[in-house]
Amino acid sequence: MISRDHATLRLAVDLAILTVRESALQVLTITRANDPFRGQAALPGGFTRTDEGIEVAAKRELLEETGLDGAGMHLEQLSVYGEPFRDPRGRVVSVPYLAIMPDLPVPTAGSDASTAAWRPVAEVRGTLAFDHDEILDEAVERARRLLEFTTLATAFCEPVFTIGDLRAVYETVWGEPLDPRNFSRKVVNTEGFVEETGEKRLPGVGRPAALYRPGGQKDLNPPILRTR
Amino acid sequence: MISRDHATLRLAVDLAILTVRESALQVLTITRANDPFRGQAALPGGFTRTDEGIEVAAKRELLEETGLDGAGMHLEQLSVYGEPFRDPRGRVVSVPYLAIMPDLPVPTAGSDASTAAWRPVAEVRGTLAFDHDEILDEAVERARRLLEFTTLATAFCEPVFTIGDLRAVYETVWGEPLDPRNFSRKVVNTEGFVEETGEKRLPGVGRPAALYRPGGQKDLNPPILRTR
DNA sequence: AGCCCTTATCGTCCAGATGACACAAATTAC
DNA sequence: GTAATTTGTGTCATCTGGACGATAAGGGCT
Repeated sequence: MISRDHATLRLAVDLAILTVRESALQVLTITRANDPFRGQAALPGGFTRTDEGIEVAAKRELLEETGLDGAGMHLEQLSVYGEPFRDPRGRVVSVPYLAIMPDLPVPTAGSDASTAAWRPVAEVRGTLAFDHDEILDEAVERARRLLEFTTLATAFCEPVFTIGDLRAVYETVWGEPLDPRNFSRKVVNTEGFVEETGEKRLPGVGRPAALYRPGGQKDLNPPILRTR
Repeated sequence: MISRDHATLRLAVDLAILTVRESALQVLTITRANDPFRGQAALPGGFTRTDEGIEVAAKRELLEETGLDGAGMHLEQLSVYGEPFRDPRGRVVSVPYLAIMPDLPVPTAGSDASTAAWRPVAEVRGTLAFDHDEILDEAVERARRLLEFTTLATAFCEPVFTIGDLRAVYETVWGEPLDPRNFSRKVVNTEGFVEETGEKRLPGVGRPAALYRPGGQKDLNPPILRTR
């Protein structure tokens, strides 16, 4: 007994690419060139192709939209959005991914990327096409949790960074100030979070800070919990 | 410039329904009646229908396979499985859900459910059709994490339960023994985890235990972390 | 009844983690 | 030189969680 009422549909991947930039949590948005929602901001994304895996499609879109090779990059899958009428063109199910990257120059490469721009999350919230506002909210919430339980904060930083840089990431993403001294102690004492390079950076002002690179550990144990 | 190479595909929902039964973590499996993988064990599931949301489809399948109304039940979406050739019949992308329920009688209602049976996870691991082994592994891992950070352990229990019942859930899912005294202290002192009923249960042996029902809180703060 | 066995529950102790914060160190701005 | 700024070390009180002793409350047994 096989019901033939099987929905056939297209699968989209959408990207919530976050960075910390100018002391704010920012997201990469594009301006839609076509209907529906022409002219409105949206998350970059596109359809999966025949015989293409989903994460492969996400990395391809990432490359097309930002010119960046996501080969080594951490892509975190968010929950699927599949409301029947979420896309006026027909049944489209979206698999959104969260990507995290350092503050790189505004992307320019790729045909679709001409309208791509970093914009503060606080500013775009509530203005995106489709159900991308929900996706963005989920991405931000996921990022906050990832900072608690993984070392992924280093993905927001350049390959080499100071503890102060790392703290700025936490403070910006969480939206709350942290004690520099306790934070430093915590990070340095956590095995595998960061690794000393021996170098120091001269900031504009203040004492030079030791430079670190990401340690080998992915999970953070014990976690760095927010006080709620 | 629109590429027309858009994969059209069918969307399946699969259910990893877990329970604690006979001191073991068990999963509801069906025996496939049709090719491919005819006669082999698999997770219950089916295709989404036209104009049907994904979670709605999951709850419908749950009802069809187990005869249980998943209306109030917590369904946790796992990560999407979309390898191009994961299903020999064509492009099928699966959205798996984790469901948790108390030890109910073996389900019998529903046409597809005639072959449904609880089986220990340890026993079925590695024997499932499609990529359902991977899905099951992810479901178990997710369940373990949920016990750490949410009050979802109560979903494994009857509507009214003892702290000992709850501890048995943790011990079975985590696969490690816990100190009854510390566990009790932790649970009772955590605001909103459990709520006293005032009743007691007379077990076959030992001192009567106070009965509780689930508290209002969903998140567990602070979490109950496994010692790793 | 009296004893033992079992499970539940309370209390104590201590090690380790965390928050608050004083203070020293190393640089730039003036 | 002095002030300002940021980094980093140290201290201390508090809280949490693990280990575990002791007591409570039932049933089964003799």
